[in-house]
Amino acid sequence: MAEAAGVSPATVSRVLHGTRPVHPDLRARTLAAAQRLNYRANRVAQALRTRSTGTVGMVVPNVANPFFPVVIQAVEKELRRHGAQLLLCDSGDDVGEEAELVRSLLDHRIDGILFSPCDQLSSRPALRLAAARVPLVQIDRRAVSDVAYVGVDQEGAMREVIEYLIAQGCQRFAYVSSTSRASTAAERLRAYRHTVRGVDARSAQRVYQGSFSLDWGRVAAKQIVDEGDLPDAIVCANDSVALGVLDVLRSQGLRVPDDVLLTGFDDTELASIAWPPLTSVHQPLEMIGRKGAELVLGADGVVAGRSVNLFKAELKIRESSRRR
Amino acid sequence: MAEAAGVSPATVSRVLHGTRPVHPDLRARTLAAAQRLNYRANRVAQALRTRSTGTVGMVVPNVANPFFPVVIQAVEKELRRHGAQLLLCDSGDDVGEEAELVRSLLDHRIDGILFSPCDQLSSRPALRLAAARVPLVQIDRRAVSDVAYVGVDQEGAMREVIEYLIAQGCQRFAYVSSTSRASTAAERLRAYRHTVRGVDARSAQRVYQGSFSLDWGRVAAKQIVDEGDLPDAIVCANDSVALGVLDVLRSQGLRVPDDVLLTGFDDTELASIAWPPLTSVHQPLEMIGRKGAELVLGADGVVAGRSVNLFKAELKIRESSRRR
DNA sequence: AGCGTCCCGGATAACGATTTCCAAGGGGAG
DNA sequence: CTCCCCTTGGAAATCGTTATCCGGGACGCT
Repeated sequence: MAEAAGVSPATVSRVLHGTRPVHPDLRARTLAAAQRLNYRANRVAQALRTRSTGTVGMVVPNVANPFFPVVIQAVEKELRRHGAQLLLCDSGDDVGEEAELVRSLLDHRIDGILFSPCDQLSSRPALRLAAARVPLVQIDRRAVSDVAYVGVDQEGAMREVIEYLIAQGCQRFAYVSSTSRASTAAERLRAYRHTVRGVDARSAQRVYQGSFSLDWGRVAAKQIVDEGDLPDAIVCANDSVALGVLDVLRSQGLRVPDDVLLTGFDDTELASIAWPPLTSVHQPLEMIGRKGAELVLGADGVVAGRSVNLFKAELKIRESSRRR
Repeated sequence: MAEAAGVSPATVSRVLHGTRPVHPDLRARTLAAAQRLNYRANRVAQALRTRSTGTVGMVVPNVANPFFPVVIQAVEKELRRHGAQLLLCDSGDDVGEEAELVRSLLDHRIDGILFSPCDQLSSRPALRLAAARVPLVQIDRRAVSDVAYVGVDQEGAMREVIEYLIAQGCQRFAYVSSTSRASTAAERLRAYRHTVRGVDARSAQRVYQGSFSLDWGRVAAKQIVDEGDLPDAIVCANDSVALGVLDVLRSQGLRVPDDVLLTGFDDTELASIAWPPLTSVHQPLEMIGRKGAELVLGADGVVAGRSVNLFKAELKIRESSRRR
């Protein structure tokens, strides 16, 4: 490129980045040559020299969980606005894989990491390792409190769900969740227990833990029905689980909301499509993604150090929880 | 690292890659030093020297379309098995953005591209540009025929849907789709027209094109109902659209499948959750993703040049299309 | 013993950019 | 008119690897 323009490589760099003034003639010559050759700088070489790759890594527990694609989309969009690319990794909810992924991302010299740790305890070492080397933002889930975080106030949201159900006249509850060790699951459960305890001590213990899947919802629902002691409301930690529950209730001749109220969480497309439509908790996914990207790029002005960004979730009340 | 081990950088490289035999003593020394320093090679420098970044780009039209996350997940998994990372880009169904993304990926010197072109015509220039520089595999959607492709036989699948409906006794059809210029949409429409023509010429013209969304399904359904000429079956190019249609039919007092049969496409989680469960076309998403990744890495043994991998879709028959 | 052949280390040159440093030239001030 | 500073171009170092090349020693063969 330099020789094609008949100037030194230094000049090329200066023209293309405007780092320093360059004589109009030389400037024109290099621009012409760049145009003619369709020249585009090699970002690998750039990265080696400038120690910045223009790449951000993102580690999520499960891309197929409908929660994440929307966040990923927002992240990618925001990154691109700043000229950065997204290296996406799926940890498959496995702490070992997750740690391996983080190391690999560091090897690639990403400029930052968006991390959704799958385990609020065991994910810590990997998180610390990464945070010591690059800007890191926890997104949706978290494992440590002194590193930046973006997500919604899970406890507040779950409390709102229960308080709403209580206002609907419910007194006895059951909670269907997963054994996931993600911070979000833990926080929702804690809020459930704490809020429900006020009206019925036994309900606080009535917790069914399996996985975040339709099938587990079905299994748990069967268990609840078999116990012959139907609560006033079944609270689910996730939409998929809620729809599994709904499926079994229906096939057992039980009607929602007539016989029992039902709520989900995450407000995926499933919730509004279901019949009856499912009451759920809507999180501002685009905002979470965008803010996460901003923070990790330091475009936020704030030192990403220990910034905590809690967004408010919105309770979407639908048929499945309307007493009639 | 080299000085820490007291050997030359060349030796370090040889030990770590096993490129050439190295004296046990030196070998042990470097390995010890590597361990001690927690040394990991800088992949940026490696990439500059070897002209291979260990990164593959992927361009999809819309990450939030539930079809893609599963494919992405499979791709990422397979790439990782080969030690590669995934650079994910969302074109937002915009040809201009798409072209920009491709250029950016090339700048980053990715080792290959998985491309799902959003427009079967206008995406060509970008596709050509990329294919001339790196191994490229078209995935799900395609724009040119002389570059590798992985996906399912859309025409065969849609033909199967129609033939099944005809076998159920349907004679008059309506087709709800989008104006998308993706190859998949075009192929499904072509198969619909072609197959339906055999039983009813008018049905071949009864096509409603909007977007791949719930809302468009609702609008189209209203239109169909208002025309006062309900077909025997409404065929949809997509599950979301079908569920939008279902929603309006239900609220207009029309019952599925009693008054009209209904089918979707893609067999997303929505299809099995809906009420009544929606007949849909299931595509082997994991296989598509895996095969795409294999091909682009050349791990397949085949020259990725013009390999075409068509998988067979599976018709999932559910309540929404069962005549009774 | 002499000579050719391996074998294996290290020195050295890339890879393709940015950045630092130096020098030449021009202009302003004393 | 001289001196100095400021501007601007290019030469060269650098980023951290891998690949090429060269040389010294060991070994085998005649």
